[in-house]
Amino acid sequence: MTYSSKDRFLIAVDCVIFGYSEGVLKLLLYKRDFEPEKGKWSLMGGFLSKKETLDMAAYRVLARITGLRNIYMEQLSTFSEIGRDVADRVISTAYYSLINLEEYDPAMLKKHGVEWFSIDELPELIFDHNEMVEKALRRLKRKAKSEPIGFELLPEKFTITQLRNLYEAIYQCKLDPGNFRRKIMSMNLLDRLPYKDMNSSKKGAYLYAFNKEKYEILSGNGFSFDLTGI
Amino acid sequence: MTYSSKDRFLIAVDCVIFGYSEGVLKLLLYKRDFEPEKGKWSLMGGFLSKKETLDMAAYRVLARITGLRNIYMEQLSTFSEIGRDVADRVISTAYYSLINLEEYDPAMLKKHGVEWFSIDELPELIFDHNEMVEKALRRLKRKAKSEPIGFELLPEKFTITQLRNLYEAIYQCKLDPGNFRRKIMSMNLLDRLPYKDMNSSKKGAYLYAFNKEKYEILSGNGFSFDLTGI
DNA sequence: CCAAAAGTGTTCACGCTACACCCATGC
DNA sequence: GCATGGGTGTAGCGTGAACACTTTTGG
Repeated sequence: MTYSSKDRFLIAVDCVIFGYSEGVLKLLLYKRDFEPEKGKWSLMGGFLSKKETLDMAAYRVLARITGLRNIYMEQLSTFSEIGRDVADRVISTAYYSLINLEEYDPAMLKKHGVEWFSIDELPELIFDHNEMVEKALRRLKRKAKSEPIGFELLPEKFTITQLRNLYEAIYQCKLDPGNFRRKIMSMNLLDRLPYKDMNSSKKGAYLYAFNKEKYEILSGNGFSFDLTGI
Repeated sequence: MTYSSKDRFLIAVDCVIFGYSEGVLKLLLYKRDFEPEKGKWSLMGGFLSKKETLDMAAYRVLARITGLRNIYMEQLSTFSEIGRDVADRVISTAYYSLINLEEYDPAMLKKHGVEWFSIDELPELIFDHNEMVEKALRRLKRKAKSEPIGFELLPEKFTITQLRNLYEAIYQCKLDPGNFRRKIMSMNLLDRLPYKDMNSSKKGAYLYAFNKEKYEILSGNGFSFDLTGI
């Protein structure tokens, strides 16, 4: 123990979990079932344990509450204000993740006391969790323009209109259907599947799938995903 | 102590300190004078103490080594790999900061065993510090296009050519002098001063100063600093 | 036939690029 | 006068924005 004279701290991870369905961007929140602040809404979190990295802890929390693995997740920022947790000094690293709601088992909701909230009807959260959410939203908005992370929120097969609706939900604005389609198609990242979705129109809309291999090859060649100016 | 059964950790901050002079982007590195890894180059860092936030700790480290306050600084990311510090389990939050080298007292160099290194001639650093530097560089490159942080690296008064040289050093490419000038001038963020710098040309080049008030007013009105496409 | 969403075409204006071209001055 | 960096002008091209238009099919 070389650094033995230094202070030691509790470290937590908190997860900002985004989902998307029916044209609405959502957040998974948790009704706290322990003190302090029992009964209030919060992000899902947990404490870091000695044998884990922060990423591992965040995945553990996420897997516990969603049952899912292989989820898009990224570290956001670390929060360390002295009074942020009322019970003890806790340093918390916030993560955000993107979930495909089709794969999410609704039975998990009751089991863990969690609920999906529309992003523009969020309740007040404990501690500095609202700040974490705002930061996550800003990050999502920025990243979704420069990397193809939006697809993480959609089912594997989707129509161009669904993809556009997702971006409309993220950026809270209408996008021109024709221009959006052209822009996304010009990147050559989507494979058109031999099926049509007949739910949304009489004509039917082709389903597409994001081709990650193509993206990685193109990325290596200097291409960058770019939806600035949508 | 509500969370008493949880593990506690040492927390450090490490500072990636950028400077700029004579057309070269530089990093301030420190020759470690204590074990472990004594004698190797590293980022400047320190441990978080109970009465501090991470930001405070980072400013403390920065002030100690530069004697400067009011420096641009931003949290980068938190590193938590289990073996990252060979002596003990340490979670480290990296910060990066931008320094105006004209204000930096060269006497500090010997006093603290630190040295400026050109960004493209960095030595090997201890632990995961090289990774921190890479991440900081990526962040700097991104941010310098969307926020006026480049000015933090220059003296208060500078010529447009100096500003362009700075961006050329950050992005490692040549920029068209005319186009760069027009682009930056069109934002109306610079005040032209009634002096000329006569060192670099016979004609002399006007000195300018970044007007932060203008920037903040414009920002509030939906304007955003944008040098994408330079 | 009509409504409604899918998908295509077309025009316009703006902004970046590239490069030519003056300006001022020390030598 | 000429070399040098400061600073301006401008033609051309590419792309986003706006919107008209065609396609398909269930009711």
